[in-house]
Amino acid sequence: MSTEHTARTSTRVPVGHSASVPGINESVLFAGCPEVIGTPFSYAREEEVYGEGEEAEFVYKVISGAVRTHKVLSDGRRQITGFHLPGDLFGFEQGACNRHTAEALTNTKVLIFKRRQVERAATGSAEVACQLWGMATNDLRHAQDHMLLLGRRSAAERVATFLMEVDERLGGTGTFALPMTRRDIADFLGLTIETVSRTLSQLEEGGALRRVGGRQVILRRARLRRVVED
Amino acid sequence: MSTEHTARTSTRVPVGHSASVPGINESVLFAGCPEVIGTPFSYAREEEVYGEGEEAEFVYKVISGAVRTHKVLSDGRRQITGFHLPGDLFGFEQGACNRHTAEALTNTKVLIFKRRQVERAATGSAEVACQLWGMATNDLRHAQDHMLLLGRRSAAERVATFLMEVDERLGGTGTFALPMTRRDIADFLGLTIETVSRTLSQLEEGGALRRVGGRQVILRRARLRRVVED
DNA sequence: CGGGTGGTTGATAATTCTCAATTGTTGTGG
DNA sequence: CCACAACAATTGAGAATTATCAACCACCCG
Repeated sequence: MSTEHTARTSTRVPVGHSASVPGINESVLFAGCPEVIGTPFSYAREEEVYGEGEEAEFVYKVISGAVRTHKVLSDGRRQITGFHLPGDLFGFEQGACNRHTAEALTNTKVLIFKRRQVERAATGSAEVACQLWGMATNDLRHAQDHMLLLGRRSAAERVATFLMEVDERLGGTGTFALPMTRRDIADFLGLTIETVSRTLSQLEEGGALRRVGGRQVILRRARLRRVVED
Repeated sequence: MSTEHTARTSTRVPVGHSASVPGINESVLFAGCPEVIGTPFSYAREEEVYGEGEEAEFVYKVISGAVRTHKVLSDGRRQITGFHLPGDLFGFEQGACNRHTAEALTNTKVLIFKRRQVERAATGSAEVACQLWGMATNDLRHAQDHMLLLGRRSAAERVATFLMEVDERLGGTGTFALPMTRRDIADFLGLTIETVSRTLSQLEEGGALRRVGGRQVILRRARLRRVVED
């Protein structure tokens, strides 16, 4: 069961508005929508970006690092609903209130956009609104794929699927360092850390991957694919 | 494990366009968008509305009856991603291709809208696009709640949550007939039919509900809530 | 070096699944 | 209206998977 997540009481909140950074460093959220510009902001490892229940004031784009969003039950059981890597947007899911907590996995740089501004841009431009619709639809697709994984796949299938997905999002080289702990993986896959660990060991035994000290993995993708088999 | 769903090869598809039905029978999808009107259509119990992988040509609004959408693995394991009751829209989730199969639980009447038309309405009206965005966001919220259920809740919690949700969507009286089979419930909750059945028996023993012949249930909502406890 | 965190492994327990048998429900035709 | 078939739901016994509890190891960073 999930236990012992760092307790945090307050969310650090950006103030002021730095100038937009033109040129190669693109800080606009939508092409042709210069009024919605992002403010650079940083979070430290394990720092909370926003908390469940708080007013949803901002939306975010990851520049570097990684963020997780999760839900918790009152007894501490936790389900991570997504990992957000550079280029990803998050914080769009909610209405007036955040329905997740978001935390930085590592030191993370983001661009912050005011929700209000994004909404105003959407009501003013069908094109922007359609992009937002498309993004939500995309998130929905991921969520539904993940439902199938959580509801119907075995531990080995979950872990193998997860590794292939992370690989793809990190460049698809087959060699990478997992940016999250076993607890995060477990809480994403609906397993315990022990089961994740054991499953990784079994996959290694079966020649589907090699581990180098905890986080680093080298995937044998053809064999991993055979584990998932679909 | 999920097995033996009725195999269907072809999806029946509506042809032609009946006149819009004005008056109390509202067939427009969006207020102030008269060009997107729905065509009434019916599906028989267990009939396929659309299949995974097919081109996504229509979107649907349930008038009466009920529809389920699901995903399947090659070995037959199935995850139902949603039940759609009167008033609900479905078929919006996909891009060019359906990523689910949709089937009628019972004899079902729907309104069918051409995807193309809906998309055109969205690109032409920020208001429509925002409504679509909102609908997708809403679906996303449900999906994420369901992830928490599938990843972290016990069988008893899942079944109790499910019963309360169905009750609410069916009017909140606490007394209703489940519109779906145990298999459907199981495939929605990530359990087996036997576990669903046993869990219902335990809930009945514990006084959280009463069953009358298979489908009919009378909930003791306060006690059910105590099972979910959150 | 030492302490802390994160990760692995082992033994055992709990939950859920599987397989099998039985009962209940519904719809149909005689 | 009843008997029967077909399907749906329940229940039981035993197996499998995953969780829990506990010990241990490894690495990092001062």
